[in-house]
Amino acid sequence: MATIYEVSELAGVSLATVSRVMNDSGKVTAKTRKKVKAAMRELGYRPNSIARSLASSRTDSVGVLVPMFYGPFYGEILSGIETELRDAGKHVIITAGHSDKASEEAGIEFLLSRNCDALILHVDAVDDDYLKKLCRESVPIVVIGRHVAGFEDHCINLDNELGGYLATKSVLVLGHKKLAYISGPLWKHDAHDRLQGHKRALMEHGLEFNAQLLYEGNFREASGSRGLEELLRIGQPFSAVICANDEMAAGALGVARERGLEIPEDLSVIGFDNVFFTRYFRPKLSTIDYQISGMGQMAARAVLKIVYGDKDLEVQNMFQPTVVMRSSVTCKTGP
Amino acid sequence: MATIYEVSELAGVSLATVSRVMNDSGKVTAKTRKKVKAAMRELGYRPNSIARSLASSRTDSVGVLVPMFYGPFYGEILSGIETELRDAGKHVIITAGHSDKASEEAGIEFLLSRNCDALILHVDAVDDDYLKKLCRESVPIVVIGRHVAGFEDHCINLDNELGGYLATKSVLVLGHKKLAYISGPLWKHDAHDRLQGHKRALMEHGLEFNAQLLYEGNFREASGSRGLEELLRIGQPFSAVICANDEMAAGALGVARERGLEIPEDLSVIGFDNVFFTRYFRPKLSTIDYQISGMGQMAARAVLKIVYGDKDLEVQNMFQPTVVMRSSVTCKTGP
DNA sequence: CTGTTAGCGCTTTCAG
DNA sequence: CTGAAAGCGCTAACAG
Repeated sequence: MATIYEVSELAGVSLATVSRVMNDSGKVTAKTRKKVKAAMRELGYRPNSIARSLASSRTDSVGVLVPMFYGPFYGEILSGIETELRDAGKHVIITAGHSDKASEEAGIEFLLSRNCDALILHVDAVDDDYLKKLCRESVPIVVIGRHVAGFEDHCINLDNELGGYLATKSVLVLGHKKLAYISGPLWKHDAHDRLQGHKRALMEHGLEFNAQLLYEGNFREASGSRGLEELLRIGQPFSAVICANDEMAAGALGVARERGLEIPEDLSVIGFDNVFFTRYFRPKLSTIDYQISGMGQMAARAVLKIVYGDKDLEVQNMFQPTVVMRSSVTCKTGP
Repeated sequence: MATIYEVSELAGVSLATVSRVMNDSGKVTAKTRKKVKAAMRELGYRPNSIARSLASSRTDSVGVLVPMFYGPFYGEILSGIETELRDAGKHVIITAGHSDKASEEAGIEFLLSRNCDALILHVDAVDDDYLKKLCRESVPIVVIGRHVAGFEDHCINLDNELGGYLATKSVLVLGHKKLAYISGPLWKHDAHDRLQGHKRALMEHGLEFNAQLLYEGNFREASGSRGLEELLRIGQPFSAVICANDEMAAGALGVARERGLEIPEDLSVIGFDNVFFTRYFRPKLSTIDYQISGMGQMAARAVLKIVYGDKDLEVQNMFQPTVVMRSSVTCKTGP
């Protein structure tokens, strides 16, 4: 591999000049520039990014931490991030945190040790103080799916409370009075906020939240199944079940089918996320939709703006969810 | 950020010694080691991986190129790769190639410029010669989902021909004689090989391949829909349709439903990949299964073995698919 | 077992 | 506008 040194020799100029044409920095005569470029081409020169990083203390790479790779959700987030960043000539180093505190912190250390210029984090387990400390002591970070007080413009968020509210509201307006709720793990911000929205909608309709009709799941399909089973078992009546994500709604749908419950006649079901595979559900699932990959894209833009000084980039920090009504929800009829 | 220099000063030893304890290389007294470690801890020292890379010309990072991030398929591959590599302390730099020649080559350049120690590639568009040249001139590469002659131990592959054969065979043994086939883009190796397997199975049963009953799709759902529509339109009878992946099978299933065709009574359908969301199909889709994330894991192991000298690591280069019979296929009855 | 000494390839003042 | 020179933080011979 040719080095800058050989280029400078062949072009008959100094190292510094080669560096200048490479970076379009400083003033260089058109003529000199041409000579240098020719030399570069002749030697098939490719700058060594490691050496460049060491000298400039910029790596042009941003570290990304997500809970996991598979599943429809994070794939879309990653896609949004990578596309935006790569267009800007930045590299993306990705790692998984598995929603586990030790693992998330290790992942962050991992990225930091790699001298990333910035970090984009979708973390569940680490606490706000840790993030704030990180913000202060290390490279800039952008957080997806979480509100960190005082760092609002470093956060890309979905209004989960509103989503929970809308889901519930859209069922209430159809006449349902007894609602069950299958939540995510309540220590997670998104799960917590969605439930808050649910409660707000109930309150607005003069209904009391009934803790017995709440089942705390883990966002996975099996917990949706267990959730509905449990809710049916305790014998409290309800005509609709709100699920905090589509996977759990899938589980609930499965149990309903087993039990011979007609959806939506006997039970209305609504999910959250509008992941692509809900298209295969029968009946088609009503759910809450929002721009998943858009959130990844915005996180990337925030980095571009904050770290690389792309001043006039528009960043949308908060995303609004909307209701998608399909056929798993219907009016409450009968008693 | 503390440097190795400060550590050496505080510990009262030389740079070299600090480097030694850091890398567990060379012999260092337990006592000295302890002193150094204490100094490191006190300063919160974290080695600068960039400097380390420049000096050692190893980056401990491997570049990964996949066609895209979303979809169930690549998420699992990535997951397999990242888990294995991270356990070995290596970084993963990921980028997308979009099944486009220029884009794939740019992605590879991109990773190369980042001085990756090795590359794991799932490429569709670049040709074998390019890959061979790469193998020769740059860092070691491992290729997933493709056979490159002469580089067998650098390839992680699924036996697609066998998969196509098994899918077809499993329908033939049930008495079907007229089969339609919806393929992927035939310039892609996997699509091509699956079709070859299909033909072999037909031949084995003394049946002629009928080119009119072949529709070339693009692996996406919509092309499965179009495919079945087209096949029905031309009026050649068939009692089963083999789809080269599950997405296209989903499309075919949708069209069948619209047309009032009963599955499997009027038409048997089989897919390929056994992606997780087939669980939501009704009827349940028969398909071809194989270890997707296992292939990612093996690619990572191959890298560990080839590049980082992990000699006793087992690498499985070829994966065998199996048939998963569910309820979208039945015996051929009637004429 | 430990220290000395060159670099790795590039950026970046500071002079000229 | 161009060149010289001093590192960036660490590794890897080579001595001792």
